[in-house]
Order: sequence, then C-alpha cells, then structure tokens
Amino acid sequence: MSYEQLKLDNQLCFPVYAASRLITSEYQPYLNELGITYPQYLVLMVLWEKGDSYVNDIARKLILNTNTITPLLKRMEHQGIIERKRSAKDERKVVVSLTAYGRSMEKKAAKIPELLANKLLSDKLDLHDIVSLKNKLEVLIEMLKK
Amino acid sequence: MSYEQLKLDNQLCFPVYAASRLITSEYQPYLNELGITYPQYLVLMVLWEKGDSYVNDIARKLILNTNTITPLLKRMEHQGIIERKRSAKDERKVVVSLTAYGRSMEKKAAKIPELLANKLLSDKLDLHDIVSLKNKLEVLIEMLKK
DNA sequence: CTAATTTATATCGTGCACGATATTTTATTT
DNA sequence: AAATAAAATATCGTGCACGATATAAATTAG
Repeated sequence: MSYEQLKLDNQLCFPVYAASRLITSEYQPYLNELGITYPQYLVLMVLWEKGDSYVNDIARKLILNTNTITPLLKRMEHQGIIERKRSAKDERKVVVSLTAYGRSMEKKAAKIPELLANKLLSDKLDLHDIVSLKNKLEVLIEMLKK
Repeated sequence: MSYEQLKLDNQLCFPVYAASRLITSEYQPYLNELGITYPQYLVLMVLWEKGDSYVNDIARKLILNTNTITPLLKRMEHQGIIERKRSAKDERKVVVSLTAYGRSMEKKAAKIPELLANKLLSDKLDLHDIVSLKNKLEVLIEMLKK
C-alpha cells in the first residue's frame, strides 16, 4: 500500500466522520422544534418502538456506554420526557419509561424521516445508493462492535 | 413513506453515526502511541500534506468551525506538535506550522492507514465495497456541506 | 454459607462539536 | 477620510463520547 494512503481523501474514515456530523446537523432544525438533541432522538426511537427498556438495552442498541447514556437520560428525565426507576426484580437495573409528554412527541417526530430522506436524495444519490450505503455500513458496524 | 421509517434500523443516519464512532475507536490504540486524538490526527494529515496552513483552511478541509479547531490547535501547540502565529501580511489570519517533533510523527503514523485497512476489510466487505462506500459518502458530503 | 466474580449503573476527567456571540483586522461604501 | 460591512479567529456555554474507576446488587465458586 502506498504512502499516498496517508492523504485525507484516500481514506474511508474521514468521509464517515464528516458525513456523520453533517447528517446530524440536518436533523437539528427539526429536533430543535422538539427541544432534543440527535442522541436523545435515538433514545426516543428505541422507547417508541420497544417501550420500557433497561438502560443497558438502550446502550447496546445505540452502541454507547452507560457513561454516555446515564447523563443523557438524566437530562431527558429533567425535561420530563422519560422516567427512570430501579427494577424491583433486579435492583441493579434501571427501567426507562416514557412520560405522557415523551409519548406525545412521537407524532410530531413522525415526519422527520421523510423530511430527511428528501434532503439526502438527489440526482447524484438515489434510493438504491442510500440502501447500499446503509447495508455496507451495517456490515462494517457488525464487524467492529466487539 | 411508511410509519415504519421511524424505526432505527430503517435509517441511514444511525449507521453513519455508529460507524463513525466505531472506526474512530479503531484508530485509538495507534493514536495513543503518538499521544494524539483522531481529530488531531486529521489536522496533522493536513499539515503533513500541505505544510503551513491558515486555521481557516484547516477548518474548511475538516469541515469544522473555528470554535472547534482553535482549542484543538491550542492543545496541540501545548504538546509541542505545532506552532501558531499571526500572519504578517494579514493580522487576522493565524498560520499553523509543524514543529520538528510534529514533522517527526509522520513516519510513525505512516503505517496506520494500512493497519486500519486490514481491520476494515473482510470476506463480507472487500476493497471494492470500501471504495464504493467512500465515493457515495463523498457525494453526500458535497451535497450537505453548506 | 461465605468469598470471589460478574453484571448494571454511575461518577469523574478530558476532549471534541457546535450555536451564539465577541474582538480585531481588512475591505468596501459613501 | 469616516462609517459600514466583511473576514478571521477566539470565547463561552452545553451536550455528547469515552477511558478509567467506583459502587452496589446478583451470581457463582469453593
């Protein structure tokens, strides 16, 4: 492999890093209306889909550690979006559940995926490309997560 | 577009976000040997390739704002990796240059891209996939950056 | 049944990332 | 030439992200 590889443009890693930040910033206007951040939106998607969840399960789904998730959940609790309480069965676990307010956010958020898709699709990048991107990244993720 | 779209798995954004963090963590062991972080490594790649650069040019290449880059550069200056000084021609600009130590890091870093490539390649994801990923992400980035 | 280990969450410290805003210098208008 | 605008960098505040470590409950081993 050549020395040229050191160049920024030749690498996969920088595009993924840059794309991640840019896509997140595309979400911001919509998430601002809901008063949440992108990682908080991810937590909500888990809860909307799965209902009450343990901290650990949320963390595993988002591939984040509890030292990231715990303070994030506390902020969401403080905002009245979720509740946290120790499981009765296993006192080590904490059950995260939606408040009525947190549940009510789902309808407002329902339009976001479509709005985002419209922003990401173009004459240079069609649905097929997006799906192919998603699939390859998922293979990569499965390889890399422990 | 269906309500199902709300599901985490159906979206491109989460895979990009997760892959970015996972890939960055793959760099960590090698970057630890150099005593730098991934964003600092990106700055070094710009300087190794282009030589003395204005803060603004580095920021544009990495698609970062100066409120991220400035403190990052200060930390690198503190570590003796780079120097920062106001341009004589235009007192608004700051020229960033490598120290002898910063230049010396290039040889140690030269092996990193190959090591990373070996980690990312597999039977499920070959060089062709990686190149295709990179190209599509770059199209996406060009669309999204301003 | 007690000790050691594992599991689940939390705390602490550091470094991004970025919106909002400030400061200084250069360029442009009037 | 003075006023205004634009450009370049910096400061401040908040929220991740994560390594290292701590704490407490549950499980397993001896």
